[in-house]
Amino acid sequence: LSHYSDLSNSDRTILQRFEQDEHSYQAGEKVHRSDDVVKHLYIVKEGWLYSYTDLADGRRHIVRIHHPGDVLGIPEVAFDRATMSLQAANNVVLCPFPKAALAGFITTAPRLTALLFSLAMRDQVVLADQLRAIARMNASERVSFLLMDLISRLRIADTQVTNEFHLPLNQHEIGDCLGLTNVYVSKTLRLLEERKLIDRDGQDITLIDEPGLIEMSGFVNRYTRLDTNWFPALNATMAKSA
Amino acid sequence: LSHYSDLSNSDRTILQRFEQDEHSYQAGEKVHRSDDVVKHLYIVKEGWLYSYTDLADGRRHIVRIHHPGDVLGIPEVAFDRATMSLQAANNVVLCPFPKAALAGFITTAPRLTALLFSLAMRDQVVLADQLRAIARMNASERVSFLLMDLISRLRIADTQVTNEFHLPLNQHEIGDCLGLTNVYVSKTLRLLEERKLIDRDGQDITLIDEPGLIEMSGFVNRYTRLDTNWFPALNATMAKSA
DNA sequence: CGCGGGCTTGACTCACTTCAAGTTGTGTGG
DNA sequence: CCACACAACTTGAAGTGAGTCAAGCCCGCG
Repeated sequence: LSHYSDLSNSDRTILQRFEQDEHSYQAGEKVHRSDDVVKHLYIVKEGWLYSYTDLADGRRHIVRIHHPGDVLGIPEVAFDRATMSLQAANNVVLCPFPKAALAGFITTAPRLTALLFSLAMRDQVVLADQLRAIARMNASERVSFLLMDLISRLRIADTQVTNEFHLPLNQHEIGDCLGLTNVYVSKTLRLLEERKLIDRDGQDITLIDEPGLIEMSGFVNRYTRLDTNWFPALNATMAKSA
Repeated sequence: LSHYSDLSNSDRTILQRFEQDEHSYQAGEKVHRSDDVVKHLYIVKEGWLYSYTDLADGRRHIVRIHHPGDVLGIPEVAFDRATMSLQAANNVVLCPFPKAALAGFITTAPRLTALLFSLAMRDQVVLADQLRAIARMNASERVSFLLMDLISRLRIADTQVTNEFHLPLNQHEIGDCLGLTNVYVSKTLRLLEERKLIDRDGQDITLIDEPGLIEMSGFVNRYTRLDTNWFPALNATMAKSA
């Protein structure tokens, strides 16, 4: 699941061990809620999920959408209780592994630790990009941003992805990602369609004019390359591997 | 500078070594700009700074305000170039240390690694809180949120902090933190003052009604306690220490 | 004393919300 | 195969919170 860096063989076997366990969730099912005691991290094997927080007045904000290959719950390592609720967007398969295993990574698998660290930091940069988009951009720009982010992430795992993808979120959920109402999401998608930037067929989205979308939204693709130069050497605490 | 967890003595000496080097910056001076090649991390010794990104149309968003004790540039480890600009808010002293030193941490100081990881993850949760505030809250709620965040962070390093603090940011900069204009920041601060939630004297802010501010903003203090239970044992790769 | 940056205040505007009434599509039971 | 229910989406009209513009104020500083 990690096509980012050259890991040692032992690192790979560690990863594979965690993918043995599986658990399925129905579309709409909650994996956990805010303030639940969470003892596991998850790797997404299939399906989409999202992490969200509720506000006092009943509204909510979706902080992050999760795709296959993502590691869930890393931010929660700093706290003993979940800071966000986690819900399945469509049918989902997760591979859980105990939070305690992290300590094992740190002491025995330095490159894997560095990779996990880097991925978490990349997520933080992406979160900062989102913050900028939501704080300072109008509705069309925000929607463009979300669409570019989603397709860029799908392309990490599958380089075959063209300019079309299936978006298993309704307009209310999209609004919750972007700080908009479902009504205005509808109007904005229609506008982007009229301007020939995108095309829609049900939940299938086609990005007709990607350069246009990128220019509108100021999107920067953070998913293409990680800086792995500073990583500990492959042989640091390793025995095997060529 | 790190009063979070029981570190081993060797971890402490590692940290102290990095505080030897110092570099000063004037108020308003830029430490680095977006896309600069950055080879260092920094520990803040004195003063306030902020990280921001510019938009194409000249507006900007301040993503994070940094205080003494903060470690800067952690998110940049995933990339070879800076994703944000870093500017001094007032006069500042930083302790730089090379990005490459991180690899050393990972292989030799597991508890320090875990702590750094946890702090980074806490920042990510805080960023998510900010995202929710900016996406879904009105101006008064956002300003309340910022004030509560700032005073809570000052209290990490100095438990003596009462309900008053010095805010070395002008209203334009506050607006850039919250996705508001300087004009509306002015109106909102005045409103909070009229409602007896805060008091102002120049750049000095007094929080008169903290419970009220917390309720308005839905602020959750993420800075009180870290979950360090999962950390590697003190003796994992250590020799010394009791 | 005058200059300039930051703050305040008011009038006007506008992007997005709210409310409300359709429309479409789809699964379900008779 | 139709009727109905229901959720998602669309569309329009009216309301509003925050932006924009502009004028004036305060105050430290050269």
